[in-house]
Amino acid sequence: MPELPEVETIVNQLTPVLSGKKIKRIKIFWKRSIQGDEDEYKRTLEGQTIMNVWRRGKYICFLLGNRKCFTIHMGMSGKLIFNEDKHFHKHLRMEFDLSHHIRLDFIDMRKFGKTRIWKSEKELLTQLGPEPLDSQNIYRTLRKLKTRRAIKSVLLDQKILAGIGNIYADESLFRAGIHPLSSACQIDSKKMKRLSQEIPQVLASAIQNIGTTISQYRLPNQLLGKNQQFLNVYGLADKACVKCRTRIKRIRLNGRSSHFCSKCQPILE
DNA sequence: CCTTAGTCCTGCATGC
DNA sequence: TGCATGCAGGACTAAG
Repeated sequence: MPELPEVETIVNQLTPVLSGKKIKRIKIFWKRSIQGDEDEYKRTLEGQTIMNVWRRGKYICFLLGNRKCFTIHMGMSGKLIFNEDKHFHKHLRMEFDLSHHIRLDFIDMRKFGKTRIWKSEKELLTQLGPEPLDSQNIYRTLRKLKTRRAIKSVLLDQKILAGIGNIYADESLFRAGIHPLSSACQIDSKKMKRLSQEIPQVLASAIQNIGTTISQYRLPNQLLGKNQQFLNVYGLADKACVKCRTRIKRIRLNGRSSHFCSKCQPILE
């Protein structure tokens, strides 16, 4: 499930290859991977040069020569791979034929991934909260929250902070010693500051480890990330906590599983 | 305002 | 062996 570090890693691999290349032709194999109609996609994308590639939250963004923007959200199982041969992947949803004989395939087994065309860079992703890579920025955002919502639910809310998903929310809360059900407005400023420092550290080290590989996830060059070796709680229910050997718990929160150590992360309210 | 449930999806693990 | 069931969840929507 590509979250911020995985998307960052993907963009780092895409940028040097795609910058300045021209989109010669696109093919759409699964209609619901696109938002808008096929003709509009062809009109807007084909013949355009890729001027810039960057990440915003969990979105990959492309600026085109016509000043329009194109985004890809990987959903749960999205992958972008450079495909040199004629091999037709079973889960191929979209194909980009670029200049210099480069072909980029969007493969998405579970079909949760979505692409979209935006009129301009200005109106791109205005609903997203700030990037969670700077601790002071995060603290400014989190300290002013008046909500009683569970902190885990807040961290997953892309309108508050953009890019954190289930894995890194659980890992950040573990490192900050905060129970995922803790009410956001009940967390004292010291703990909140700690959380604000842990989030960018968790994300930055995941980026350094070229992302977390859970089952299907692959980088554009087909390699695997290695951050999964460094997880403390995510996916480790019933295993011993690395700090205190207490059994890691798993609960359901907002329809998602949350993993935590009840001793290291005591409940606050 | 906030939570819950439903929707979209496929592959894999489990159980009988 | 094979079939049914449940689980994984990002983002969105509707209902309570």
